[in-house]
Amino acid sequence: MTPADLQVALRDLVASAATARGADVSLTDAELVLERPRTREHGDWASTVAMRVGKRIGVAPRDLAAELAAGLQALDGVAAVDVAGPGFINITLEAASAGDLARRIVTEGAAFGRGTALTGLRMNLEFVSANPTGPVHLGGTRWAAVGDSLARILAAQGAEVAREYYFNDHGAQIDRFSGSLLAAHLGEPTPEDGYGGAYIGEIAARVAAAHPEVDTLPRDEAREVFRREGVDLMFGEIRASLHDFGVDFDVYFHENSLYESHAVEHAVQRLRDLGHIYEADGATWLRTTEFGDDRDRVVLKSNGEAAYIAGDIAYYLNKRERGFDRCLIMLGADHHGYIGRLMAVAAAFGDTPYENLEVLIGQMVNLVKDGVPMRMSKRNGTVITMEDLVEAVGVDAARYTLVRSSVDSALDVDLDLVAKHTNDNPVYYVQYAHARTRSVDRNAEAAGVTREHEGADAFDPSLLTHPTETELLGTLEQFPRTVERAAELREPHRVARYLEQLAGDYHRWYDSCRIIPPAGEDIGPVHRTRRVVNEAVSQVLKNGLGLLGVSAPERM
RNA sequence: GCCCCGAUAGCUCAAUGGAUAGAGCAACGGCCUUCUAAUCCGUAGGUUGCAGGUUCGAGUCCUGCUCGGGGCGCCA
Repeated sequence: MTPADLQVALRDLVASAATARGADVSLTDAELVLERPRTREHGDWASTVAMRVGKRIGVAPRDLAAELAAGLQALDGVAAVDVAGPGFINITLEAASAGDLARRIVTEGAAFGRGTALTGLRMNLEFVSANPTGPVHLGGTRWAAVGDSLARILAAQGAEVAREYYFNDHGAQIDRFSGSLLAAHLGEPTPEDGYGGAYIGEIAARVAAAHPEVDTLPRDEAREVFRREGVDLMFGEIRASLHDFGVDFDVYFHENSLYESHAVEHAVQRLRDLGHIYEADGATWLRTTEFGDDRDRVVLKSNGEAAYIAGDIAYYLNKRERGFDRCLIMLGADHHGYIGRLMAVAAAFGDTPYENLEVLIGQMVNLVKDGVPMRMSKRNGTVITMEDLVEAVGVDAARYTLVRSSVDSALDVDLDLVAKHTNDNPVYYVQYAHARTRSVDRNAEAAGVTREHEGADAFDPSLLTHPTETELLGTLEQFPRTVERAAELREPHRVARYLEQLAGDYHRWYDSCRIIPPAGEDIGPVHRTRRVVNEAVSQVLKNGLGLLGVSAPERM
């Protein structure tokens, strides 16, 4: 008896209750969904369907609940059904029915928690996309952790996911970057609007060492060398940091390639053919207001150069031409004003905004020191990079910290606190639970607590009756739904919170239920059965941590 | 002026429109000759920013405020 079975039964019961009163009621899955009651006394599962549809049928919710409860009571595997409050139906399953899940999880292994909600979709997830003018800072690190995890979660729901990094190696900021490198090399002060971090000097020195001829070249040619080589070096460093962080992109897309391949012209021409382009004030405009934007946008500036959005237009079309049904872009809150025009671009191409194109906005990461927020600035050296964070707390703790809260909330990172109290990070709580399952499993094997006994499967779920056991099994059951929900809402933090819940349930179970009997006591069926539960927990913790890109250690 | 996000325990944050709003940290007090004490148990801590509305039921949805963060370029 699974929640899905109960749902089917409920649908039938509601239908016949309605028919008996001459009503015709069609129910959505959402209305029938079974909830996990917050309080244990309310049973294993609860339904609110009586309160939702009582009025439609013309019955008092509590009376309808009682009627449905009687029907559910008759089902195999259902131990008790109670009606509470205004019409809650609380269902308690027989232990064997609930416990069978453990064996299913062990059988399914890595597949447990995977789903098919997004099967057949080709999704492109663009994230980080930090400018090649400096190392990835704290904000970009958050997107790396969240984006990579989201990619794993979407893939677990059957989507074909490409991780993509858009590399802005075209335009004025690159000129400022190369100018800064040249200035650093010549010992000149950092130009106005230039970049002044220590890394600029290092990159400049590396370029100069590899290309000693820069000192003999005219200034603009030398600058060109610094531009080309400097961007390459920076790109290599960014890639390496991301790799060390456990994030590898399928595609590193260079903005410059859009210009070299004439993709920009191609895209603008397409829009022109569609009748959305016009000329005014010497510039070329896209009529985005026709698609909900609050003003039209310049695509080609009056000086003949392409505006920044021209690259994005071409890039979006390029993604669609590469066959991606869904283009997801993760951006910082400082770019939210960009959503309207991007959606208008999608619509101008004839696509459906918010479907073919989805923009996920994440709030900023603030650096806090001694409880006081600090502005991160490349100028005054208060930039915290991905490498700094990893050096301070390690990859697992860093990724977990960044992925466990909703991206809708601004995140305060207190480096001192994080560095000082690393053991306070909930990641260790979860990882420790996994290490514990492994340790228990090793010891159980050594002690002869095997899953086979006298040639037969020793698993007997009816023995799983301890309160911590039903709690634990209920939480295990929710893993697939949690992953599905995380994928649907694009919220990886739900998986992290789930794992903390599961780890807690496991620790409490471990504390009160022995898998290996104490010395002097015989190994019984209950121990063999619990070993399977232990394995199931191990598997789900491992699957969940895997979705977050965090390791599941064998020992701690 | 307009747009986006937030406001929940001392701190950092959770919470499908459900029942008595939960964790971790911090504070205090307990459990280790038994499978990992990075665990567990207990105590204390709340007018969910304010005011209305919707409904059987609102931290959650709607309206209006207050405060904080971010954004509204022929910059990228």
